[in-house]
Amino acid sequence: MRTLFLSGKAFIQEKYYIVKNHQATIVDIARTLNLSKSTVSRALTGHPNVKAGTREKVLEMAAQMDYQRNQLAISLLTNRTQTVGIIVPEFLSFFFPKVIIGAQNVLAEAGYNVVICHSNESYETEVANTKALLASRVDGLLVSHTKETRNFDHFRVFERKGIPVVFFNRIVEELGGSKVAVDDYGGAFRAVGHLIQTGKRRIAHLAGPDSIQNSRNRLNGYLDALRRYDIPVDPALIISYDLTLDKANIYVNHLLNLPQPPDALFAINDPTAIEALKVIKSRGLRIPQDVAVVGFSDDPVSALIEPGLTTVAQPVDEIGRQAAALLLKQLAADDERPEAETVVLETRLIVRGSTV
Amino acid sequence: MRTLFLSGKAFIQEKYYIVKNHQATIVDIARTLNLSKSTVSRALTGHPNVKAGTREKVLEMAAQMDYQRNQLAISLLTNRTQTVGIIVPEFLSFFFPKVIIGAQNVLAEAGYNVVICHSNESYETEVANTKALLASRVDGLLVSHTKETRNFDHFRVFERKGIPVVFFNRIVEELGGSKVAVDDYGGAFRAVGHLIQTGKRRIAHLAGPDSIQNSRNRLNGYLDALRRYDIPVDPALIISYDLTLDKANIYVNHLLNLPQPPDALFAINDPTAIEALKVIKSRGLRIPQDVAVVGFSDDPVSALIEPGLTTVAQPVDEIGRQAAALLLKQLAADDERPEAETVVLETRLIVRGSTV
DNA sequence: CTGTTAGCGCTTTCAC
DNA sequence: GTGAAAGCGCTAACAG
Repeated sequence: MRTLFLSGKAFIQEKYYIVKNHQATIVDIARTLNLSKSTVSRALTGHPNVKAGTREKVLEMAAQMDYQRNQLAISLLTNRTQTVGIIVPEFLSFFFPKVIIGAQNVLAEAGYNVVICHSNESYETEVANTKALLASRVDGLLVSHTKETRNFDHFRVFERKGIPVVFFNRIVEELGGSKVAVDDYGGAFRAVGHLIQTGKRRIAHLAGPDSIQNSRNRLNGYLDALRRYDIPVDPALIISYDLTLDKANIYVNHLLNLPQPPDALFAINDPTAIEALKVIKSRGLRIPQDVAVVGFSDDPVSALIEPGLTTVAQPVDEIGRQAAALLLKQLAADDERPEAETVVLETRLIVRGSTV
Repeated sequence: MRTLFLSGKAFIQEKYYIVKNHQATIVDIARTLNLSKSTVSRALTGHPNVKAGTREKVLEMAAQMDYQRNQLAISLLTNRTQTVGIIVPEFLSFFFPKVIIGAQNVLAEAGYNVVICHSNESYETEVANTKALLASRVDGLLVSHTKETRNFDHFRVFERKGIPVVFFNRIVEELGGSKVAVDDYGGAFRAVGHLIQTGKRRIAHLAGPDSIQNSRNRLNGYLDALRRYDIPVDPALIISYDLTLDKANIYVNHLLNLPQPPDALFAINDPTAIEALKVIKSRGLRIPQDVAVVGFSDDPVSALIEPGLTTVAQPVDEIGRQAAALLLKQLAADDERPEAETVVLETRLIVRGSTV
């Protein structure tokens, strides 16, 4: 039987640990076969200048030794990790997982791995995430920032280092980099228009935090729809909140307790709208006769509950695919980065029992 | 103004790319400050043997240069990446994201990064995932295998290389490595017992694929509950399926079309049960009078729909935390790996309108 | 307290 | 067709 040689460190460790904790390297293969590591490397990477017989022997020995190339060493050498980072603020609702899957499909096809980071809506965590991704030398970044993020310097670092960043869903206008958004303004405008057309006049808006650009756009869509139909804007009916559902519960109750309560509610997203439905039902009010409700995103749950939730659908996995595609475009350019692009995807109103 | 030196490659690249695409290294800092890279390294890592003034200068220059340590180089040197891989078969339902969050919290506290891989219920993808994680030299692995996986050799490689693997949710009994499961058998037994106690006698079971260990355990719990109450087992009422919801729809309809249709259904998981509720309602049958339904996992949606879904709750993020803790235990041991452990967590029946 | 040296695993010239 | 040598960025002996 042929002896299996092991590279440097392992020889020493062998005394204590046996072979178990050593990962085979090209040097191990080279020594066992009496070749140089250059030849082994060539055989493994499919370089043409290797004799067919040699290549076979190398491949066979590699399999026998469970050889697995060390991506760390290659990345260190080539200065490219073939890895893309994705930072999302949460992933318990369907939205971000679906975006991630869309992005991953496109990136995997192009040979990129994906590292997913969960900032948990915390600015601190988000900054830590960017540091970790920088340290692990990702080639690019996809990001949807937290609701707390108001300072974007941690993303500017990527820009300075020439690492492309693509913002999606929660985008940052003042930063360079490509962006993928949906037509939040138009979606909100149509949603509120729909409520008005069904006869509603006191339409409340449970808005998202001002720090998130799509919250602002949806608010503007709401405001312009009211103006379009000459309905006075009542500031008491507009509440901006931090997206934690127990707060939504409090605010919906507050709105319903007003001397002149709303006859409809446009919520920043579906979880908020669903929470509102619960509150409204628990108070014995009829939906949509007493209070109609519209959400945003078309969460799968919206079709399951009763009444079904009218909502503004967004092409969720398309957001991920587009973001990935824009990043790949940046990554493809060897020298000069191509100009950043912004993609805005369409939204679509889905009418269900909560409004008609 | 002081000149900022740049290490080797950058000098050449500078002609073409300017400085933009160069990431500062300790050599850059060392040259700029007229120090050796060892001293810079020591200052940066907080080694005691550095003059306070020197440390300050280094830290300041590092910040000025946007220095970010290269984790690749460190990992190559230390043979540890401080990174743990997690492979999950899907993450559109709440379950796996929540497990991941639980695991991530524990691992982050111990200084580990997490790379999440999505096998998409595909054996091929899962094997590719393990290869990628091996190549990127993760220190450990958390995994819940796909429904297609029947050959586990790709996990045995980790074992051979001394990289600890912890299985959760879908565990593999014949493999070494720690495991985290819930009491699927007991949960199923109690769920079916509950149905029997509410007067049901023809209880169908929409089971998961035989390849998944918890499907088998839940099936056994179902069978033993029937036996315990001397209710004959009718094979026509047991259907094992592949967890794609459109199939669930077909099978539920099939069951309801039987000459002697079931008066209750125990579903392998909540999405299946919710699909069943839809079918049953659409056929004008009353829930639970005509057909009662029980699910498994307590998906948040189960509390939102009408009627609410009776279900077997599992401590989802605890599964993640426990899996991470078991992995850390393996990782902590420098030389000999401690013996693998198996943790079984309790389940709890949550009774809602779909059964009473 | 600081510098010198070696080497982690790999690819890539440059020789032969 | 193959080998020798250099070097990616960093840490850790070993010297002073």
